[in-house]
Amino acid sequence: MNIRTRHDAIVRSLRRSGTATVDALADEVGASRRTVLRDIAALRDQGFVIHSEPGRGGGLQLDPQSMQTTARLAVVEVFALLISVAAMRAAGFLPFSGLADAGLAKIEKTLPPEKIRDLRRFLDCLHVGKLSPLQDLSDMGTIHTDLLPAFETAFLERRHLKFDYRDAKGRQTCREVEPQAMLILPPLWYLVGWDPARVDFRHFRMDRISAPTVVEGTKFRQRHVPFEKDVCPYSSLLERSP
Amino acid sequence: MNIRTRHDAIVRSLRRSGTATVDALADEVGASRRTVLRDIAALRDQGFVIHSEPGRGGGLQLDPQSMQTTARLAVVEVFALLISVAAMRAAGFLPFSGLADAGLAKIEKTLPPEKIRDLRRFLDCLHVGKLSPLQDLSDMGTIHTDLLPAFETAFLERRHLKFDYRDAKGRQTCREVEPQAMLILPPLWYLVGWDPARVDFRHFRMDRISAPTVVEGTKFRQRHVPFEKDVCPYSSLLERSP
DNA sequence: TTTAATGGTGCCAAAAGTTGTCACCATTGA
DNA sequence: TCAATGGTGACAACTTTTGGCACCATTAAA
Repeated sequence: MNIRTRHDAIVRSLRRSGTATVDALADEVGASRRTVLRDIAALRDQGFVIHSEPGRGGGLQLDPQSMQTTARLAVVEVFALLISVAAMRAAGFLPFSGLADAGLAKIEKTLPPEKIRDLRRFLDCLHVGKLSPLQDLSDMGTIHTDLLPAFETAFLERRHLKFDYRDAKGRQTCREVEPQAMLILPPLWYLVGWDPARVDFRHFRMDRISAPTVVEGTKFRQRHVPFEKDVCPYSSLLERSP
Repeated sequence: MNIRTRHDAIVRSLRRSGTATVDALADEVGASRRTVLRDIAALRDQGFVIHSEPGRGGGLQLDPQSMQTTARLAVVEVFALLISVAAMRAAGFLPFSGLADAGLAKIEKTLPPEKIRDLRRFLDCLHVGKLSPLQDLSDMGTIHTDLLPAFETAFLERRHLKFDYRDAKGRQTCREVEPQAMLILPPLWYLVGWDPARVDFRHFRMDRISAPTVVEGTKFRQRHVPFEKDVCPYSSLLERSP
């Protein structure tokens, strides 16, 4: 087990069980007593507040208020920026406005690098169209749980995805594409794919897709999708956002 | 330089420069060619889409659409849930509805644990009131950058915070509180603090606070803020959300 | 008071992971 | 053809992580 994974396992275990002894934790994560003690020290170093009491009946306890103290201010800041950037993107579709970037750079100095990385990932993979009031976001579109397993595999393993598609006129066709992106234009979800037969990008409304299957034996390379300023393979889609 | 740090540096560099050769990267991050190639492989393994072309004029290029493949599906899911949960909280102020919790638990299996940890942190420290349409969120409230350093210290070190406060009627008073939470009710930010003099929680509009200082020598324990169902020290504030 | 359970520290050798060097291959454009 | 580029495998040097041990301090129960 990785050191990082183990740290997470320890935190999870403490969160779950409330109180645990070092030996119990060591047993649970499959490491030695000494290692767990070192992990605890490292976690404390990272800002986790872990109470400990020696003696019979003692043990370790994760302060339920932990988390908050370390990250609180920084995170609300970042969250505001996160949303701002998403909104800016939605408005003008600039991957990064200079402003947001500067803000993030400033914050970058106060946050641990992993957090920044995760936040940037968030920003990088979020494509949001014009949004209705936030209250409606709980209906950000049906999450098409039945379709997702096949999609996940196709995305992860870069395999062709084959599915039945019913177009706007109700015609049923069978399509096979290289999945390139997911796009949310609430309340609709789209799959953006490269259609090798038509040698072009195509977008598909998720709710019109059925029976997706991963095509075995295929393996594609990610297409180079130029993403500068307004050049975007689905810009047309964005303009007539519902 | 740490392996993790180096990975981040490489991604940043690629993001910035657009195209770079392995040797240039190696030079930049101060590692050998082989190591950078190993890093590239690791990053690809993590889901980054990095185009590469051998030969003269070739090089590495980070797909701006990267992140999509690995994290995309999961992250948009999570993001939707994140907002949903925040909205639910804002509406009924349930820290977790059973639904959202179940959704997160499901997703927990597909995401790397660090990401989950960060998301839970997000949720733990996010208090959002009723929100105007997302377009307006870029004006989610002024981020009171001048106040933040003192706040950060007070929160982190659990010290009393002393400041001048101008109340709704324009009266100027000097207050000293134990900072407990930040609250965003766009476009206003509030500090929720425990006022030892008045033995009660008090909330303060950030834009009415001036000259905050950390009181040396003080050290308080986090108050137990009952956060079950409707019991919340600032529920009154939420009801008359602007 | 004694005892067993608990957290905590320092030290060191073994184990595991990371890195650099080198040789070599494939592709590309000049 | 040639030089620039990405890519792979092997191996030794180096660095980090881990486990084991001895030992200390504290605590509650016997």
